[in-house]
Amino acid sequence: MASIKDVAAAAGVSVATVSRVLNDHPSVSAAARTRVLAAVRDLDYRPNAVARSLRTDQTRTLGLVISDVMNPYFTELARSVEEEARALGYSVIIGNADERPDLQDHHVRTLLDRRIDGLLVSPTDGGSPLMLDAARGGTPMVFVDRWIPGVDVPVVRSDGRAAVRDLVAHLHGLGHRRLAIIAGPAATTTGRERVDAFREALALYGLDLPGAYVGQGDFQAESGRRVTEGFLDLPEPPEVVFAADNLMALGALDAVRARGLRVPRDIALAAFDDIRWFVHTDPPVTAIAQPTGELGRAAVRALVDRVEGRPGASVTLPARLVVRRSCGAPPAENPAKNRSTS
Amino acid sequence: MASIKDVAAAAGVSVATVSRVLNDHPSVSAAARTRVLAAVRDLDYRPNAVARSLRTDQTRTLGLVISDVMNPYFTELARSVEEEARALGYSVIIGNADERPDLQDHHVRTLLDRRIDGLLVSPTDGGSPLMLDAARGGTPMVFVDRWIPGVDVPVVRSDGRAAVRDLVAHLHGLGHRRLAIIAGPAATTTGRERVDAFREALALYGLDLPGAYVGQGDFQAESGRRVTEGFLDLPEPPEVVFAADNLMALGALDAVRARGLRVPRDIALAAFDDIRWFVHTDPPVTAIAQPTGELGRAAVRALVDRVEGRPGASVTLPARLVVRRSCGAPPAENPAKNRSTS
DNA sequence: GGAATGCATGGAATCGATTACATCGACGTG
DNA sequence: CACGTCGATGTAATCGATTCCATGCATTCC
Repeated sequence: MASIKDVAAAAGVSVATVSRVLNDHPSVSAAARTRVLAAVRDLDYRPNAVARSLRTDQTRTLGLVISDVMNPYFTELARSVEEEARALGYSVIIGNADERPDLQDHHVRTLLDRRIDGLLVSPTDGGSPLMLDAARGGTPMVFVDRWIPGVDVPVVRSDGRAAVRDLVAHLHGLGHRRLAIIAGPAATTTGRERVDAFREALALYGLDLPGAYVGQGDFQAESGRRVTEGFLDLPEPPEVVFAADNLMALGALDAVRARGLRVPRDIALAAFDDIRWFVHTDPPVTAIAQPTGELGRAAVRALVDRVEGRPGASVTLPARLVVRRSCGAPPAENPAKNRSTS
Repeated sequence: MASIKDVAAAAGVSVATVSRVLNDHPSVSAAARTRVLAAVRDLDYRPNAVARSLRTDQTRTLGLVISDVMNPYFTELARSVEEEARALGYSVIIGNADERPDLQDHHVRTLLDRRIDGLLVSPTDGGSPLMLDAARGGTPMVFVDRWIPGVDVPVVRSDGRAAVRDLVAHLHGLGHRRLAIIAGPAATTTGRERVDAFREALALYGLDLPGAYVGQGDFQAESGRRVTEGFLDLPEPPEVVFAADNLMALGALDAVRARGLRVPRDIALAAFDDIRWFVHTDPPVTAIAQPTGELGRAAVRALVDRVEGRPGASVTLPARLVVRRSCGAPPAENPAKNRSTS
């Protein structure tokens, strides 16, 4: 592969001049510029990004460490992150932590070794020493979706409290009184917050959230299934199961179906995180939708701000309730809500 | 951030010795080794992968250019690719082409600039000059899922012909005679092959595939919807719609539902590519399942073989039919087939 | 006309690693 | 005892870019 030296030789100039042409530095004669450009074309020359990065100490690359790529919510997040980054002239390297702290650490370490310019993380746990060090050590960093309390890093996330209140109002209005939740891992902020929001919303209606109605999940489908089976085995099973993410809702659906029961006739179901498939499930699932694309784009903007020396602020966007049929009573008000928005 | 020089100074040795310790070269005294290791620990030193790559001319990174990350099939493929690559000591940079040749080219170019060691591609089109050049120019490369005919690059894919025959047998057995297909882009191998396989299978039963029953899609949900609407508008609509990928099946489901029709009562539906959500749709969708994880792993192995100087062979794995309820007649034989395999 | 200014250009240092080659001392052998 | 061998180590070149500094030349201004 041709290097800058070959181009210089072919154009009859020094490597310095070639470099200047490539970075369009003003001080190059038109003659030299055209000769260099011709040589570049002839040799099919492309600058070696590795060498450039070594010298300039910037890779124009962002790292994204995500909790679980197979979760459609995170897939969409990753997609929007890559799009916005590309628009700003950055590439993205994605690391899939699969909800495992050790894998998360592995990816953070590799990304740091590669000297990425900035790091976008949705932490799987309370934060490894490695990540804490990185944050303190000056690596530009932004948390997205989840965050680690007490670390001075901007957070881009959505606030589901209002939407959870709407959901509980909806459920209460349908006559449901025994409401249960499949929680996410307590080590994650979203895991804790969604339970808290749910409990607070219930309190507004004078409803209690007994310990037996809080099942510990891990944001994966299998745990949703397991917890739901536990709920169904209770002497007094809940009337509604609220899953703290879409995969656990899927597991819950499996569990209900495996018992030969029907949603919402025998038990109602709602989920945090709306995904396009929920329109097509049997029945369509009522869910709380985050503005995923917006989150991804805002996170990249905040991170790039940091990378390029600007402040880079936290962002909180509201989530909203999308009513479908999984809690009973079809949404008579506005059928358009049921359509996929693609 | 500490460099190898700092470590050398702290340990009282030369950078060469530090490098030897790090790459465990035999010729280092035990005393020097321990001093270096101590310095590494003290300084929290991590070798700069950029500098190392420049010198050694290898990045231990693979590029994966995928047609569409939002398609669960490709998401799963990407995940298995990353896993296998990690096991072999490589990182993966994913580029999402979104079925757009220009984006595909953009990613290939960036990856090449970054001097990735090898490239895994599921081409969106017949092949840009850029990719052809890269293939000829010695960049280790492997095609996965789709490929470009006439290019000397190993292909890792699955053969759906037998499964398509099984599907047509199943449909014929259920009494369906008017079968239509939503095809993928003619520029892709999978787009063409699936239509061919379908036509051939129909021929075995003396059935024809009229032009009106072949709708041109682009592997995206919206095209599935559009094509299906066209089918439903026909004076004699088909009894079955076979979508050449899962997203177009989703669009077809939308279109059918929008008319107030029911699957499979009014029209049957089948899809290429099985995804976990098909278990939960209304009704569960009969699909052809590829061994996605195996494909991803085999592709990485083939690519790494090439990168490391070994031959690297093509692999073809069989797909299989998974019968559910979207074509009529519940699968009485074996209810286990209906369960999600997680 | 001479000094000053500015532009175009090239030489060489530099980024942080790896590695060929040189050096040096210890040891074994004839 | 002299010489060859081998292991441990350091010096310096190298990868492919960017960029500081010096130089040469033309233009401008007094």
